Amino acid sequence: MARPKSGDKRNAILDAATRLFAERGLTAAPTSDISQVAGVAEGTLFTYFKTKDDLINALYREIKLELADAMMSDFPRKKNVRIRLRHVWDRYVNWGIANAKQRKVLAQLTVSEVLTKESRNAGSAPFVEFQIMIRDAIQRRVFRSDLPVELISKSLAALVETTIDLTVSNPSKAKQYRDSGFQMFWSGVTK
Amino acid sequence: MARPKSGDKRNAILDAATRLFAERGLTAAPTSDISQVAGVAEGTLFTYFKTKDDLINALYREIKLELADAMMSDFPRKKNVRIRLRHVWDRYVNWGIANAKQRKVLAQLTVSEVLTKESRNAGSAPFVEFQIMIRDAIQRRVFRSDLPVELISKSLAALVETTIDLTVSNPSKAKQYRDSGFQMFWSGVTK
DNA sequence: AATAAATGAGTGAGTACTCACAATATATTA
DNA sequence: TAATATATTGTGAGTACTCACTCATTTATT
Repeated sequence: MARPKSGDKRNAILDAATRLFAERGLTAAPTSDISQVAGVAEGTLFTYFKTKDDLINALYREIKLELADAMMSDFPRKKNVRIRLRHVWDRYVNWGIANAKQRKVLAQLTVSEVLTKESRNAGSAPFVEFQIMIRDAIQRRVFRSDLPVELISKSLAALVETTIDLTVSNPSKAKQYRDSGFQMFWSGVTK
Repeated sequence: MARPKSGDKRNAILDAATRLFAERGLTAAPTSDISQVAGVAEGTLFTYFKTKDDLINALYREIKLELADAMMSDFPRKKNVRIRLRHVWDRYVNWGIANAKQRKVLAQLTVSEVLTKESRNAGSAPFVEFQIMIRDAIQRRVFRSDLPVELISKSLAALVETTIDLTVSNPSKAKQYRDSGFQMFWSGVTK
């Protein structure tokens, strides 16, 4: 390898894409603009990502990984289910508020037609520990026994997203939304 | 008016757009293909909708209206809150399962950058009666008093969507998802 | 010296929208 | 009622433009 690729350039491109996708949408953000914002030539973008679709798929995985990291760092494995769930809840909410652009892009990517099946799988891989926690909680009978696992984990995500949406559009009620949202989830899911 | 526009043609165009947007995404479905599928000339599309963005905005309103109609038809105004909420829940779930394409398009439209503020407002207008029901329920103290109105209505939508997603990907559990989902919502929201 | 990254003008495929002309539904007249 | 005028829709080839991607050349690293 005579001249190595630069991780910095790769990141700059992904950052620029995040910004422009969030501002204009996936298709209204041309590769020329992305590379310009990233401070590289347009051709360079294509040495780091074979196609624009590749870039999009890579960005999806990247953001999903960031989110999972944020949720699971300092995860209190020894504590009881409620505390662990609340940890995940708070981290997710914080991440969403602090990373509005990433979250917007993620919403667009999730419903887009360019994501490959592999990317979707890779995107959910970092959340296995979270899934395991849910299964564990069901076995320990802290959740109502008639609820399917998938419903619980997906509902948590849906309610967090709702909580973040409301917080973003009315930041002064941040604490109320966060607490009420979790309270609602918890009493919905436990006996 | 020497020659009237045809409601049929307009609908054919909206239907074709729904199909192609659902299959390929908003930008990957060219107006040439949409008009072809609709059985009209490309120029005709532009006499019914000034621009492609106009078409997209019109489609959004149309689908939102259909959903609201489905939810609120035969609404049991005299019955208690739980029954009314369950009515809305069931209708929404049914609509989502029976109108997969519309729902997919709606998901894309909701996060897209081409929707005008007016369209978003117009889109939520048909749901006022639902909002009123929620407010009413809070005043009658059937819901926990610490929950913000917006959180309740948005959470219902989020949980219905989750329920539909799961049902679509595992139809044999349809009844279980529907019941558990509502149960979860109801116990999350009441005291 | 050898190899690969970086550059950016150029290319070709595709697309939203136009426009001159044809078809047809309504209004007017005889 | 039939004939005619009028206005608007319907048509689709054409236009102007955008954009993802290429490639010959230059630059940097090993």
